[in-house]
Amino acid sequence: MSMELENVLIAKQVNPTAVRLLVLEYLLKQKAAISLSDLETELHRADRVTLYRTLKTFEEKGIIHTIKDGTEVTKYALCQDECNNGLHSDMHIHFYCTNCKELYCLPKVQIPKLNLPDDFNLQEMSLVARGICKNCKK
Amino acid sequence: MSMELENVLIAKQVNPTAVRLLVLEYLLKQKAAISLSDLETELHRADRVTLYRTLKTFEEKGIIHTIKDGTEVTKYALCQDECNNGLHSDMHIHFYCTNCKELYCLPKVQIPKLNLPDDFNLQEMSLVARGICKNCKK
DNA sequence: TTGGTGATGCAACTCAATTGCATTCATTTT
DNA sequence: AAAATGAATGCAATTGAGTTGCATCACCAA
Repeated sequence: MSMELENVLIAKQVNPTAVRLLVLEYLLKQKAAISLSDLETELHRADRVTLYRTLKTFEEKGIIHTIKDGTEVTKYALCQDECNNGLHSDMHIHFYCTNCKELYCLPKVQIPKLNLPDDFNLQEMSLVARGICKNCKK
Repeated sequence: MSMELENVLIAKQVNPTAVRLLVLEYLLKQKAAISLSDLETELHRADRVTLYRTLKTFEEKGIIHTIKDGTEVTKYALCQDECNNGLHSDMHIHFYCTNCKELYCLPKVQIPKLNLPDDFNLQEMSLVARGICKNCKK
Protein backbone atom coordinates (compact mmCIF):
# COMPACT_ATOMS: atom_id res chain seq x y z
CA MET A 1 0.00 0.00 0.00
CA SER A 2 2.58 2.47 -1.08
CA MET A 3 2.35 6.24 -1.02
CA GLU A 4 2.72 6.05 -4.77
CA LEU A 5 -0.65 4.41 -5.24
CA GLU A 6 -2.35 6.90 -2.99
CA ASN A 7 -0.94 9.75 -4.96
CA VAL A 8 -2.21 8.36 -8.21
CA LEU A 9 -5.73 8.41 -6.84
CA ILE A 10 -5.37 11.79 -5.19
CA ALA A 11 -4.01 13.27 -8.40
CA LYS A 12 -7.17 12.09 -10.11
CA GLN A 13 -9.34 13.43 -7.30
CA VAL A 14 -10.36 10.05 -6.05
CA ASN A 15 -10.52 9.40 -2.33
CA PRO A 16 -7.90 6.73 -1.63
CA THR A 17 -9.86 4.16 0.32
CA ALA A 18 -8.62 0.66 1.10
CA VAL A 19 -10.68 -1.03 -1.59
CA ARG A 20 -9.71 1.50 -4.21
CA LEU A 21 -6.05 1.08 -3.48
CA LEU A 22 -6.37 -2.66 -3.81
CA VAL A 23 -8.18 -2.31 -7.11
CA LEU A 24 -5.57 0.09 -8.43
CA GLU A 25 -2.77 -2.17 -7.28
CA TYR A 26 -4.39 -5.08 -9.08
CA LEU A 27 -4.87 -3.08 -12.24
CA LEU A 28 -1.22 -2.10 -12.27
CA LYS A 29 -0.17 -5.73 -12.14
CA GLN A 30 -2.17 -6.71 -15.21
CA LYS A 31 -0.83 -7.22 -18.68
CA ALA A 32 -4.34 -7.63 -20.09
CA ALA A 33 -7.63 -5.87 -19.52
CA ILE A 34 -9.79 -7.22 -16.70
CA SER A 35 -13.47 -7.78 -16.13
CA LEU A 36 -15.54 -7.12 -13.05
CA SER A 37 -15.60 -10.85 -12.43
CA ASP A 38 -11.82 -11.02 -12.54
CA LEU A 39 -11.73 -8.34 -9.90
CA GLU A 40 -14.30 -10.12 -7.82
CA THR A 41 -12.27 -13.31 -7.89
CA GLU A 42 -9.13 -11.50 -6.84
CA LEU A 43 -10.63 -9.30 -4.15
CA HIS A 44 -13.27 -11.58 -2.74
CA ARG A 45 -13.41 -9.71 0.50
CA ALA A 46 -15.02 -6.73 -1.20
CA ASP A 47 -18.58 -6.71 -2.46
CA ARG A 48 -19.22 -7.04 -6.17
CA VAL A 49 -21.19 -3.81 -6.22
CA THR A 50 -18.42 -1.94 -4.47
CA LEU A 51 -15.95 -3.15 -7.04
CA TYR A 52 -18.38 -2.24 -9.79
CA ARG A 53 -18.74 1.28 -8.43
CA THR A 54 -15.00 1.55 -7.96
CA LEU A 55 -14.47 0.81 -11.62
CA LYS A 56 -17.17 3.31 -12.54
CA THR A 57 -15.49 5.97 -10.45
CA PHE A 58 -12.09 5.18 -11.88
CA GLU A 59 -13.49 5.52 -15.35
CA GLU A 60 -15.19 8.82 -14.67
CA LYS A 61 -11.99 10.20 -13.23
CA GLY A 62 -9.90 9.05 -16.16
CA ILE A 63 -7.92 6.37 -14.37
CA ILE A 64 -9.18 3.48 -16.45
CA HIS A 65 -11.12 3.09 -19.67
CA THR A 66 -13.71 0.52 -20.55
CA ILE A 67 -13.53 -1.67 -23.59
CA LYS A 68 -16.34 -3.58 -25.20
CA ASP A 69 -14.40 -6.27 -26.95
CA GLY A 70 -17.29 -8.10 -28.53
CA THR A 71 -17.63 -10.63 -25.73
CA GLU A 72 -20.50 -10.30 -23.32
CA VAL A 73 -18.41 -8.74 -20.60
CA THR A 74 -17.01 -5.25 -20.31
CA LYS A 75 -13.28 -5.02 -19.83
CA TYR A 76 -11.28 -2.38 -18.02
CA ALA A 77 -7.69 -1.25 -18.36
CA LEU A 78 -5.52 1.57 -17.09
CA CYS A 79 -5.47 4.67 -19.22
CA GLN A 80 -2.41 6.26 -20.69
CA ASP A 81 -1.36 9.51 -19.09
CA GLU A 82 -3.31 11.67 -21.49
CA CYS A 83 -6.71 10.64 -20.20
CA ASN A 84 -8.56 12.94 -17.87
CA ASN A 85 -12.03 12.98 -16.39
CA GLY A 86 -13.64 10.74 -18.91
CA LEU A 87 -12.04 12.50 -21.84
CA HIS A 88 -10.25 9.44 -23.01
CA SER A 89 -7.78 9.46 -25.80
CA ASP A 90 -7.62 5.73 -26.24
CA MET A 91 -7.41 5.78 -29.97
CA HIS A 92 -5.14 2.79 -29.79
CA ILE A 93 -6.32 -0.66 -30.70
CA HIS A 94 -7.24 -3.62 -28.57
CA PHE A 95 -6.29 -7.17 -29.37
CA TYR A 96 -8.50 -10.04 -28.31
CA CYS A 97 -6.82 -13.42 -28.30
CA THR A 98 -9.27 -16.09 -29.35
CA ASN A 99 -7.13 -18.69 -27.66
CA CYS A 100 -6.45 -17.36 -24.15
CA LYS A 101 -9.48 -15.04 -24.26
CA GLU A 102 -7.41 -12.15 -22.99
CA LEU A 103 -7.77 -8.61 -24.23
CA TYR A 104 -4.59 -6.61 -24.70
CA CYS A 105 -4.16 -2.89 -25.18
CA LEU A 106 -1.69 -2.08 -27.92
CA PRO A 107 -1.12 1.61 -27.22
CA LYS A 108 1.67 1.83 -29.75
CA VAL A 109 -0.53 0.86 -32.65
CA GLN A 110 -2.49 3.94 -33.59
CA ILE A 111 -5.71 3.62 -35.49
CA PRO A 112 -5.00 4.78 -39.02
CA LYS A 113 -6.89 7.75 -40.39
CA LEU A 114 -10.12 6.79 -42.08
CA ASN A 115 -11.54 7.92 -45.35
CA LEU A 116 -14.96 8.74 -44.03
CA PRO A 117 -17.52 10.41 -46.26
CA ASP A 118 -17.45 14.14 -45.65
CA ASP A 119 -20.90 14.16 -44.19
CA PHE A 120 -19.96 12.03 -41.19
CA ASN A 121 -18.58 13.78 -38.17
CA LEU A 122 -16.10 11.51 -36.41
CA GLN A 123 -15.70 11.75 -32.66
CA GLU A 124 -14.01 8.55 -31.60
CA MET A 125 -13.16 5.10 -32.77
CA SER A 126 -12.80 1.69 -31.31
CA LEU A 127 -10.88 -1.03 -33.06
CA VAL A 128 -10.76 -4.55 -31.76
CA ALA A 129 -8.50 -6.96 -33.58
CA ARG A 130 -8.96 -10.67 -33.03
CA GLY A 131 -6.42 -13.42 -33.46
CA ILE A 132 -3.66 -15.22 -31.59
CA CYS A 133 -1.53 -13.28 -29.15
CA LYS A 134 2.21 -13.57 -28.90
CA ASN A 135 2.15 -15.82 -25.88
CA CYS A 136 -0.24 -18.31 -27.40
CA LYS A 137 1.58 -18.30 -30.72
CA LYS A 138 4.77 -19.71 -29.25
CA MET B 1 -44.01 -11.33 -50.61
CA SER B 2 -42.25 -11.42 -53.91
CA MET B 3 -40.54 -14.35 -55.57
CA GLU B 4 -37.37 -12.31 -55.30
CA LEU B 5 -37.27 -12.59 -51.55
CA GLU B 6 -37.92 -16.29 -51.61
CA ASN B 7 -35.05 -16.82 -53.99
CA VAL B 8 -32.67 -14.95 -51.77
CA LEU B 9 -33.42 -17.36 -48.96
CA ILE B 10 -33.37 -20.42 -51.14
CA ALA B 11 -30.04 -19.41 -52.62
CA LYS B 12 -28.67 -19.35 -49.10
CA GLN B 13 -30.27 -22.68 -48.28
CA VAL B 14 -32.78 -21.24 -45.88
CA ASN B 15 -36.34 -22.49 -45.93
CA PRO B 16 -38.50 -19.51 -46.96
CA THR B 17 -41.14 -19.47 -44.24
CA ALA B 18 -43.56 -16.61 -43.68
CA VAL B 19 -41.70 -15.17 -40.73
CA ARG B 20 -38.35 -15.40 -42.45
CA LEU B 21 -39.66 -13.59 -45.50
CA LEU B 22 -41.03 -10.83 -43.32
CA VAL B 23 -37.73 -10.51 -41.50
CA LEU B 24 -35.80 -10.41 -44.75
CA GLU B 25 -38.18 -7.86 -46.18
CA TYR B 26 -37.73 -5.70 -43.10
CA LEU B 27 -33.95 -6.01 -43.26
CA LEU B 28 -33.95 -4.91 -46.88
CA LYS B 29 -35.85 -1.76 -46.02
CA GLN B 30 -33.35 -0.65 -43.39
CA LYS B 31 -30.66 1.95 -43.85
CA ALA B 32 -29.19 1.15 -40.45
CA ALA B 33 -28.50 -2.04 -38.54
CA ILE B 34 -31.32 -3.37 -36.39
CA SER B 35 -31.62 -5.06 -33.03
CA LEU B 36 -33.78 -7.97 -32.00
CA SER B 37 -36.02 -5.50 -30.18
CA ASP B 38 -36.47 -3.45 -33.33
CA LEU B 39 -37.58 -6.57 -35.09
CA GLU B 40 -39.92 -7.47 -32.27
CA THR B 41 -41.54 -4.06 -32.43
CA GLU B 42 -42.04 -4.31 -36.16
CA LEU B 43 -43.23 -7.90 -36.32
CA HIS B 44 -45.18 -8.15 -33.11
CA ARG B 45 -47.18 -11.07 -34.36
CA ALA B 46 -44.11 -13.31 -34.24
CA ASP B 47 -42.56 -14.53 -31.05
CA ARG B 48 -39.36 -12.98 -29.79
CA VAL B 49 -37.60 -16.32 -29.72
CA THR B 50 -38.63 -17.10 -33.26
CA LEU B 51 -37.21 -13.80 -34.41
CA TYR B 52 -34.08 -14.46 -32.40
CA ARG B 53 -33.63 -17.85 -34.04
CA THR B 54 -34.38 -16.40 -37.44
CA LEU B 55 -31.54 -13.93 -37.02
CA LYS B 56 -29.27 -16.72 -35.83
CA THR B 57 -30.13 -18.80 -38.87
CA PHE B 58 -29.63 -15.86 -41.21
CA GLU B 59 -26.24 -15.25 -39.70
CA GLU B 60 -25.14 -18.87 -39.99
CA LYS B 61 -26.17 -18.93 -43.61
CA GLY B 62 -24.36 -15.73 -44.43
CA ILE B 63 -27.39 -13.55 -45.02
CA ILE B 64 -26.72 -11.10 -42.23
CA HIS B 65 -23.83 -10.34 -39.94
CA THR B 66 -23.89 -9.32 -36.30
CA ILE B 67 -22.24 -6.22 -34.97
CA LYS B 68 -21.33 -5.45 -31.39
CA ASP B 69 -21.29 -1.68 -31.52
CA GLY B 70 -20.39 -0.98 -27.92
CA THR B 71 -23.97 -0.55 -26.79
CA GLU B 72 -25.54 -3.34 -24.79
CA VAL B 73 -27.47 -4.72 -27.71
CA THR B 74 -26.32 -6.76 -30.66
CA LYS B 75 -27.12 -5.30 -34.06
CA TYR B 76 -27.76 -7.10 -37.32
CA ALA B 77 -27.37 -6.01 -40.91
CA LEU B 78 -27.46 -7.59 -44.34
CA CYS B 79 -24.18 -8.88 -45.63
CA GLN B 80 -22.53 -7.89 -48.83
CA ASP B 81 -22.59 -10.50 -51.55
CA GLU B 82 -19.26 -11.98 -50.61
CA CYS B 83 -20.44 -13.47 -47.34
CA ASN B 84 -21.25 -17.15 -47.24
CA ASN B 85 -22.13 -19.57 -44.48
CA GLY B 86 -20.72 -17.58 -41.61
CA LEU B 87 -17.51 -16.81 -43.44
CA HIS B 88 -18.09 -13.11 -43.31
CA SER B 89 -15.89 -10.64 -45.03
CA ASP B 90 -17.23 -7.60 -43.24
CA MET B 91 -13.95 -5.84 -42.89
CA HIS B 92 -15.77 -2.61 -43.49
CA ILE B 93 -16.39 -0.20 -40.69
CA HIS B 94 -19.53 0.61 -38.77
CA PHE B 95 -20.59 4.07 -37.76
CA TYR B 96 -22.58 4.64 -34.61
CA CYS B 97 -24.36 7.99 -34.45
CA THR B 98 -24.38 9.27 -30.91
CA ASN B 99 -27.33 11.48 -31.74
CA CYS B 100 -29.87 9.20 -33.41
CA LYS B 101 -28.31 6.05 -31.89
CA GLU B 102 -28.34 4.32 -35.24
CA LEU B 103 -25.59 2.08 -36.48
CA TYR B 104 -24.63 2.35 -40.13
CA CYS B 105 -22.55 0.01 -42.24
CA LEU B 106 -20.06 1.85 -44.36
CA PRO B 107 -19.05 -0.93 -46.75
CA LYS B 108 -17.04 1.41 -48.91
CA VAL B 109 -14.68 2.36 -46.12
CA GLN B 110 -12.21 -0.47 -45.72
CA ILE B 111 -10.34 -0.94 -42.51
CA PRO B 112 -6.79 0.20 -43.16
CA LYS B 113 -3.95 -2.22 -42.73
CA LEU B 114 -2.51 -2.24 -39.25
CA ASN B 115 1.05 -2.20 -38.11
CA LEU B 116 0.73 -5.02 -35.64
CA PRO B 117 3.78 -6.37 -33.86
CA ASP B 118 5.05 -9.43 -35.71
CA ASP B 119 4.19 -11.74 -32.89
CA PHE B 120 0.46 -11.16 -33.13
CA ASN B 121 -1.50 -13.28 -35.55
CA LEU B 122 -4.42 -11.28 -36.92
CA GLN B 123 -7.61 -13.07 -37.91
CA GLU B 124 -10.27 -10.41 -38.08
CA MET B 125 -11.03 -6.87 -37.07
CA SER B 126 -13.96 -4.80 -36.02
CA LEU B 127 -13.96 -1.06 -36.19
CA VAL B 128 -16.75 1.06 -34.83
CA ALA B 129 -16.53 4.78 -35.39
CA ARG B 130 -18.67 7.08 -33.29
CA GLY B 131 -19.88 10.54 -34.11
CA ILE B 132 -22.68 12.37 -35.87
CA CYS B 133 -24.19 10.85 -38.99
CA LYS B 134 -25.01 12.76 -42.12
CA ASN B 135 -28.70 13.01 -41.38
CA CYS B 136 -28.22 14.42 -37.90
CA LYS B 137 -25.51 16.78 -39.03
CA LYS B 138 -27.83 18.73 -41.30
C1' DT C 1 -53.38 -41.16 -43.74
C1' DT C 2 -49.28 -41.55 -41.35
C1' DG C 3 -44.69 -40.41 -40.10
C1' DG C 4 -40.98 -37.40 -39.76
C1' DT C 5 -38.47 -33.08 -39.89
C1' DG C 6 -38.15 -28.43 -39.34
C1' DA C 7 -40.36 -24.09 -37.58
C1' DT C 8 -42.74 -21.78 -34.07
C1' DG C 9 -44.47 -20.45 -29.44
C1' DC C 10 -44.37 -20.40 -24.52
C1' DA C 11 -42.03 -20.73 -20.20
C1' DA C 12 -38.25 -20.49 -17.81
C1' DC C 13 -33.41 -19.57 -16.87
C1' DT C 14 -28.66 -17.34 -16.99
C1' DC C 15 -25.71 -13.78 -16.38
C1' DA C 16 -23.85 -9.09 -16.50
C1' DA C 17 -25.14 -4.76 -15.30
C1' DT C 18 -27.54 -1.74 -12.40
C1' DT C 19 -30.36 0.52 -8.60
C1' DG C 20 -32.31 1.27 -3.88
C1' DC C 21 -31.63 1.47 0.59
C1' DA C 22 -29.60 0.77 4.98
C1' DT C 23 -25.28 0.78 7.38
C1' DT C 24 -20.63 2.03 8.24
C1' DC C 25 -16.68 5.05 8.02
C1' DA C 26 -14.13 9.33 8.06
C1' DT C 27 -13.98 13.98 8.69
C1' DT C 28 -15.77 18.31 10.20
C1' DT C 29 -18.52 21.14 13.33
C1' DT C 30 -20.33 22.40 17.65
C1' DA D 1 -16.19 14.38 23.17
C1' DA D 2 -20.54 14.31 20.87
C1' DA D 3 -23.19 15.29 17.01
C1' DA D 4 -23.63 15.98 12.19
C1' DT D 5 -22.53 15.47 7.48
C1' DG D 6 -21.27 13.21 3.28
C1' DA D 7 -19.00 9.59 1.11
C1' DA D 8 -18.14 4.64 0.76
C1' DT D 9 -19.63 0.09 1.36
C1' DG D 10 -22.66 -4.07 1.62
C1' DC D 11 -26.84 -6.55 0.83
C1' DA D 12 -31.06 -7.36 -1.65
C1' DA D 13 -33.42 -7.01 -5.50
C1' DT D 14 -34.36 -5.68 -10.32
C1' DT D 15 -33.56 -5.12 -15.24
C1' DG D 16 -32.80 -6.64 -19.80
C1' DA D 17 -30.50 -9.18 -23.43
C1' DG D 18 -29.56 -13.52 -24.66
C1' DT D 19 -30.42 -18.30 -24.46
C1' DT D 20 -32.36 -23.13 -23.78
C1' DG D 21 -35.95 -26.81 -23.18
C1' DC D 22 -39.88 -28.61 -24.46
C1' DA D 23 -44.38 -29.02 -26.49
C1' DT D 24 -47.01 -27.97 -30.49
C1' DC D 25 -47.74 -26.93 -35.25
C1' DA D 26 -47.02 -26.94 -40.36
C1' DC D 27 -45.49 -29.12 -44.27
C1' DC D 28 -43.66 -32.69 -47.23
C1' DA D 29 -42.85 -37.70 -48.33
C1' DA D 30 -43.97 -42.35 -48.24
